Amino acid sequence: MKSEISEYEKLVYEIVAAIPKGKVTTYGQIACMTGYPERSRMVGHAMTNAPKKRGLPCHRVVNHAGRTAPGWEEQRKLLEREGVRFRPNGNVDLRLHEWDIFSDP
DNA sequence: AGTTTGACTGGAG
DNA sequence: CCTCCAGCCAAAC
Repeated sequence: MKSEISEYEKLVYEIVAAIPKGKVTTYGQIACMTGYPERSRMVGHAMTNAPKKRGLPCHRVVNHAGRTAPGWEEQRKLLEREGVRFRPNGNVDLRLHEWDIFSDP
């Protein structure tokens, strides 16, 4: 049998890959786009399972508080390179960088 | 098969 | 925005 990635995870990867540069989004927003707004946790698991070869900008995915992923401080540096501004408390300024699907070209 | 854990969220303090 | 509590869901033990 084939070790194929679940359809749900594949869908998550497509959405994450569609995040514009310099923007971020929350797990809940992604979960909602997949059709399961209650499965935000599964999105996080999908990121853990996320293959590194996809060029997947998973660093653009943060939690509802704008907090970067635990155990991955490098994410902050990657976002700063994208042009994202961080607050002194170490959180992304969601007010400025939260992905607006309606602004997607 | 039941318990615990986790890249979560929303409400309350 | 921070912390604590409750809810939700899948994977790990």
